[in-house]
Amino acid sequence: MTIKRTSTRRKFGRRTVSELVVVRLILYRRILRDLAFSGTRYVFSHQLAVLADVTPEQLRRDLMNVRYEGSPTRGYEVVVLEERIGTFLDPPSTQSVALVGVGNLGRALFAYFLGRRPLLQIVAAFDIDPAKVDRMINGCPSYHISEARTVMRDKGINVAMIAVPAAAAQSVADTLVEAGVRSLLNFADVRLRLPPDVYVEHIDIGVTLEKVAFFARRPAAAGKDAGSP
Amino acid sequence: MTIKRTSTRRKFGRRTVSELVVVRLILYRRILRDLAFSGTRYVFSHQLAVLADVTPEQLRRDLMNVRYEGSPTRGYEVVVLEERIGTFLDPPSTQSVALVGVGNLGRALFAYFLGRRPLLQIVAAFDIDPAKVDRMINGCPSYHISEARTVMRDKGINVAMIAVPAAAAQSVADTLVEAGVRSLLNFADVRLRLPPDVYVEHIDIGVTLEKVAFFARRPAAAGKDAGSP
DNA sequence: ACATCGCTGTGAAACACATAACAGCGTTCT
DNA sequence: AGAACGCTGTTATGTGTTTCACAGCGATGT
Repeated sequence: MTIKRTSTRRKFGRRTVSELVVVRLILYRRILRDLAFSGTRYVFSHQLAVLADVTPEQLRRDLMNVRYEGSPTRGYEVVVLEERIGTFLDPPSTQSVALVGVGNLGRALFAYFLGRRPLLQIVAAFDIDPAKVDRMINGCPSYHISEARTVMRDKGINVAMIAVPAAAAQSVADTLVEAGVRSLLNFADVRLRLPPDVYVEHIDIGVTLEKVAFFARRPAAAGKDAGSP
Repeated sequence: MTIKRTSTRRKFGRRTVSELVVVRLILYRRILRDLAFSGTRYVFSHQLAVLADVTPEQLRRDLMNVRYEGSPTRGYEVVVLEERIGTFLDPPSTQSVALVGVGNLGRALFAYFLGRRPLLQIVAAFDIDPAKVDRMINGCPSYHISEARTVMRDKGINVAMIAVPAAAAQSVADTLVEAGVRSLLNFADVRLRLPPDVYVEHIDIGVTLEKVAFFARRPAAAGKDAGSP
């Protein structure tokens, strides 16, 4: 979630890029897709910046990491920029994802994936509930968690989402790491302890909601504080 | 989500505290609750730091914002520290929350809230689907979104969660702002444009998952890069 | 009783990130 | 044609946050 500031970086060419930049690039690309879909051909940094809720300077700075130069008069060509960001972000081929925990949240995630993100696909689901395993869920087979190791090796999965109760999360994570996972998205309200070469991202709904509630109580709009002065 | 770095701050006593600190304090408190529940009476900064996945220095620095000093020999008294953080974070009374969108994700959020968080309660749900409104969902009444203004005023709600499709999110947000909401938690994959005195937090599952997938492909654990060198 | 130990709180330094400022250039207008 | 404009890419500057380093102190052991 929002705890760590940088830590993980990745090289591209000669440069090294922070997590924050990666996140924003992903966001820009999604916006560019929408723009392309709606028929827009060119876009200026200040327009894109509004849509992404960042400053134009930051946007341009982020784009320095992608090798594409816009025209001072037309701006950026939407489809070209989108494709260039893709070159930077995308895997060589489709990436397979596992989902652990087929409860309410797990099903919401399945629903979420329907149709979109051709490059990321949920190819296996795991659970401990006998009623939920050895079935097909949204066209995806479900297994007992004890089969994780075999299944993940066979299918070449190295990304997993954890959507199980907090009490089970650490043990599930350990199993997944043992099965060779490289990177995790954890929805359970626990901070996972893992080897340093496994990347973890926490989506901690409880903490986030408390944060939002906290800032709802901030000194009423005397001098607005969000954004710059 | 993880885009903005600071922006919103809040005073306590004379100091001003960043979002990052608030998030960590919320996290520390949750951990302290668990520790108290499991019978632990005292805890040192380095122990708590491990559980929260931060450095001990940072933890101590964060705690400077709360007015409580630990003992060099015993550490921090768990229940006292928890309560002190609460004094800093908590509202004077229970805070009411609205949920917009009773789809898969919305129901997952309901399930999530069952039992926990006595200080935050979902007291109203909204949707546009006639089949979903004017019912009780987990003991909470649901209304058509057009009633938002009236209901939110009557119930004194100033925090809302948005769990609707991306295409509907901006319009829902506008309605909520018009109804007097102070702060929003948005699960839809769009950046909302809102007046600067409304606080917004984005939980952007699509972006986050792409991020996780991206870092799964980083240079294999040559020299571990998480944490410091 | 005195020295030792380990942890806390905090000033100072290091760092990462965002913001501001500016040089370059294609287009448009006079 | 020449000047002016507006946007881009990039270098500098500033700000906020984390890390380092150390003084202070209660308890413990000899």
